Amino acid sequence: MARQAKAEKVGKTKSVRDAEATQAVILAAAEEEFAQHGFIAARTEAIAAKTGVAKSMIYYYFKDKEGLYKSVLERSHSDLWQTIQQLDLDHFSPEVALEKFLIALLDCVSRNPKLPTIMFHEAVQNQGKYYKHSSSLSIDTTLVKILERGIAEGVFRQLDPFQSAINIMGTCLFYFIGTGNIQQLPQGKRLLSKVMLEQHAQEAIALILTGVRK
Amino acid sequence: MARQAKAEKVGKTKSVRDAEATQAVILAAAEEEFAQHGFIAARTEAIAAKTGVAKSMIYYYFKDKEGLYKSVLERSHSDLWQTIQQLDLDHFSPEVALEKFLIALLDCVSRNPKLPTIMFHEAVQNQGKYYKHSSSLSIDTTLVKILERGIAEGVFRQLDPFQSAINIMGTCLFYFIGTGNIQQLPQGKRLLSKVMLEQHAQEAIALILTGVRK
DNA sequence: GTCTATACGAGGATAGAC
DNA sequence: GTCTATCCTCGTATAGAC
Repeated sequence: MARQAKAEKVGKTKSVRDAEATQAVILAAAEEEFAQHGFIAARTEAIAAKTGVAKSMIYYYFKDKEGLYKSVLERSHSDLWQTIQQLDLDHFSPEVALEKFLIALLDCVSRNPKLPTIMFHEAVQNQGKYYKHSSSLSIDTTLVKILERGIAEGVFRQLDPFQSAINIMGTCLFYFIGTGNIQQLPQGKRLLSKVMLEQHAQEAIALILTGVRK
Repeated sequence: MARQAKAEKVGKTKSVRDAEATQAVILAAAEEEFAQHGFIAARTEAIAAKTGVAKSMIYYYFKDKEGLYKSVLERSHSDLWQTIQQLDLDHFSPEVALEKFLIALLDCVSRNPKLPTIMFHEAVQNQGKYYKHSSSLSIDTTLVKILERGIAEGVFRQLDPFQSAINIMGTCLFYFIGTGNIQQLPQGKRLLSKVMLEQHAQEAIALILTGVRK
């Protein structure tokens, strides 16, 4: 099944041997597994089972479990990281910069809801040893600067920039962590459906912007 | 070392055999291990090593790894759960109720900073299968009711109670998750030191109360 | 590049002495 | 109640055929 999709995606109907496609399939499955279980508790067997390819392919392409994990971390973070950098937030007023930052952050994690739990596991289990770039920290710094400017200019309350940066991140990201536990709401709404994700973004932004203003 | 402390705590200097003390020591060590690694990735050997007692004691008192895990979940949640229930929040105005709720929540998790990560591992890894009471869900319900009252009475904004309840929890709890990754701030401040915890509580409460008000 | 079969080590759990 | 020694399953990783 996965093999079929793999071949079709690249326009090949005959040859099942396709290095790039196989790697992509493994990475996708690994992302899911690592997001739920973290590095140690993740099982390479489970990852292989999801892909449909043999377990040994993981070792062929990524050397070992750790290599695969690092690849997943790299790939997951790069999108968020680059997006935030490209925003050029210094050129906007603190209020606008904050809103732009939040929109970008929430858009990224809405497109890849696994990212927060991956970050979470890496932070708690491994204390960041596998991911030096430690994007959560760098991103936090970006946020701290925005808050500091806003306070200096008098548009934000007298809040602690460092503490508030963490709390703001929590407001945005916690939603995606609870997902596993709540999944089924009374009305059969899924927490990760498009409407709910958009609603979450709206609510989080409103809560934060209202919360920091004077 | 741990054995010494155990004996002294109960006032016995001779007999090292003390069922209650041994159980308590194991529970404490298990709480730490499960908080960092979750159920699957936690190692019983590591727990035993921290306590100083033999690994087989875990199985003697708690049957197996799962039994120990459930005991830890039970014990960790009960404090928070009971505290929230005792608040009798219906008797207060929405604003006061919300503040009381937040103070109690933040006090509980500040006293036991491991609780949030234990909850999150259980939610993400095991999707709540080991903890039916699912306190995070019940507590969320309490919060939803407060928000609904506040909106109806016109003291809170027109926010979505369900979404906002999750986001508010995130504002309070995310701090404790990042702990593992950040631990050392520039000035050598520890995230879990008393002053920092109090500051976090203040900042979180301020952000939320300001954020929900009209 | 991909598969099957297997070696090997780590960690959960038990037996039995004290 | 506590310890040491041991069993055995499970999961990582490799070997080798196709």
